[in-house]
Amino acid sequence: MTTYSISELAEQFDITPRTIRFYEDQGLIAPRREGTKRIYEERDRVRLKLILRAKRIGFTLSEIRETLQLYDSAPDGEVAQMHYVLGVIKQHRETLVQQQNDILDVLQDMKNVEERILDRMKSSKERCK
Amino acid sequence: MTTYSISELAEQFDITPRTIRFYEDQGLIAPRREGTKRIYEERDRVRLKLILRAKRIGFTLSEIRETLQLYDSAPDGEVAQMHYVLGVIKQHRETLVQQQNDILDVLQDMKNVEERILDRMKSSKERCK
DNA sequence: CATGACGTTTACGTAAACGTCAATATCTCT
DNA sequence: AGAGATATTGACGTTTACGTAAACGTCATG
Repeated sequence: MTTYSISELAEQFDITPRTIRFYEDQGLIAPRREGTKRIYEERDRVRLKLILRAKRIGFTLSEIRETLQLYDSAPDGEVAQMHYVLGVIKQHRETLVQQQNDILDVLQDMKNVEERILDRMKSSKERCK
Repeated sequence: MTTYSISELAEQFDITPRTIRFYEDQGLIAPRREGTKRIYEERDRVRLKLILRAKRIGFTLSEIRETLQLYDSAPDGEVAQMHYVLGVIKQHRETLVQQQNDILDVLQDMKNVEERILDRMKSSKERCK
């Protein structure tokens, strides 16, 4: 049963302790305390990983908080609540699919620029023969 | 040869004129002027589309500006410059691929939550028979 | 000609996501 | 016990991406 200090965890994910404390302030993560010090367990590590992943794809911290709360409360909600959660998930999925398409478009743009550059470099080589 | 006013363009992309002017301030786009008024042509529209696409996948405005400058200067640069551009493109591609993976992971997480919810709803139905 | 509708610039305001101290506590090693 | 490393909270600073308001120009329309 491994645990981590705040700076260990920070180093693992290449962020600062300040950032982790800030996430706690925002209600994203709630580590155990030993006296005044924060002790992080494996599930906290997983949670932080989720947070950072969501951040990388552009979720705001409050969106992340809401999502985590949804996921946390999912198994014990009422039926109406479950329907709501399913709706939110569907929304999220749509924006993610949109992002995937955006990424594909940008990748294609980059490919085109690359080709133009490679062509130019080739013709520049020709001239130097 | 169609042109657009700033508010037409804004409406098309569901943003405010203020946003477009701000992008101009930041050197992302430079429409023609007719007197004091901004006139946008098709290529400006395409450029704005690129900008918004990049924004959706989390690029900052200054990153977008630099990228656009790279792409603009690509065809007429020197060989060393072209190599540099290729390097930057490669970097960008890596982060995009990373984002794609993040998205896939999140989609998988959502799928799991969904399944758990659906199971719960089914068993809740059973009990009501 | 005045009254909107639309455009302009300038300037200040703001929310989000931390960075950067400062002051204080705790542990640990010698 | 003193020094150093690491922890804490609290307060203020900073950057990004616009929003918002003021003060003004321009053009068509009743």
